[in-house]
Amino acid sequence: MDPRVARTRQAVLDTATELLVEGGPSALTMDAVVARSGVAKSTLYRHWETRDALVADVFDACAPALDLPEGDVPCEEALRAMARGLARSMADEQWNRLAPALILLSRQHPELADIDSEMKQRQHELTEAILRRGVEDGVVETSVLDDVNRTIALLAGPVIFAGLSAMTPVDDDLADRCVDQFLAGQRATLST
Amino acid sequence: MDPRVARTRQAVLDTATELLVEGGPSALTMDAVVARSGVAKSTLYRHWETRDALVADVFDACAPALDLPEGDVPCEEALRAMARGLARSMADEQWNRLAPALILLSRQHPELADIDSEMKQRQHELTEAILRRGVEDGVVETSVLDDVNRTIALLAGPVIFAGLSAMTPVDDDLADRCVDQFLAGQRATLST
DNA sequence: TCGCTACGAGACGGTACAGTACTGTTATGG
DNA sequence: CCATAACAGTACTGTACCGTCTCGTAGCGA
Repeated sequence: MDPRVARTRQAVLDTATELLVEGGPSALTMDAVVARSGVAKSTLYRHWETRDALVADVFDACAPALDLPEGDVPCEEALRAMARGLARSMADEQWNRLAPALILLSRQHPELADIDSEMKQRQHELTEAILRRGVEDGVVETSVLDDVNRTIALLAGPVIFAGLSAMTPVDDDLADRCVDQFLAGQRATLST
Repeated sequence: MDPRVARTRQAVLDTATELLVEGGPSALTMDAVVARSGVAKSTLYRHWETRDALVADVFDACAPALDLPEGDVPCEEALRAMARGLARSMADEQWNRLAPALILLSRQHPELADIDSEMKQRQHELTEAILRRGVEDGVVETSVLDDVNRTIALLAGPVIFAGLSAMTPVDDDLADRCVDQFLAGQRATLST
């Protein structure tokens, strides 16, 4: 691959991300990217056909990975790792600014809606896999698998909310409390 | 008050809200309001000095009330009422669309940041009052009052997250499960 | 009824932005 | 070394929008 292309693409993506983080979607204009990055407008349109395509690429490049060290770790440990991973994502300054924009723009923009739903899909699969082990071990009740998305809300909602609202810091402590609280709720209904 | 003024203000606010809900902040333009509402542009600028002032007024008019039937109801009942109220707010189609926009625009726009922080302040006071009763009754541990905002996240986070992500319906059932789970977590730490 | 004020209509300037077109330059890979 | 492709620079068109302005009309309250 031509190193000039790689350089240009990276410079544009970096600048575009900066603009998006600093001033929101309306601040990410082609002219602003040209002015700040030093890349010429003609070059910009050589790599991205429209502004929307660039915006989508920025989100795509910044979206957190949502991976988990896959081993046969027990359910509780896996949940804790997942919650901490989410907390780290939400604590990241870039993604913290980009997430609300993605939520908002997903309603109008199909390309961004795709990115959004892929992340949700990935989160769904991950959580389902962990919960399945939890059901086998009798740590969580079977019904958590009936509506995994609702379980995700009950489990990880506080972390995401904290990140979006900025009312309280998003750290490992909060993540741990989320998991503790979720499991306590599970134990309460399992014992009845 | 001149009924013409009331009529005009209401017509504009209704139209502006529609535009904001349908197409996001960028769709709420003065020209669009003029075209759809039938109100003349000169009249529009008689009531709102700038577009930003109108946007702020729309959010102000649509922001949910966050009130609670104040009586000496027990903590659990009050928490349940609050959670259900939040769920109803997030289930409202208008506010459901406006909330992400408010989160995003609050970062840049001081006027919207004010609206946002006032809502958070109100939520803080309400929750603190309820929790204080819970501490007295021994239903929740004392430390929940140390960082009320974190407690809000742990308590109401799932409801807000569900509303913002649209992954799962926001209903009374979810609200109840939030409260149950929160109290179960409290009981678990209280018993140790 | 009458004066005041809100209103409708729309032209207008200024600006910001998306996207195109063209020219000359520079770096890359063969 | 050289052909090629990527690049910088920039002028340009068209459009959308904000905000101002003027003028004539219509509804309100006293």
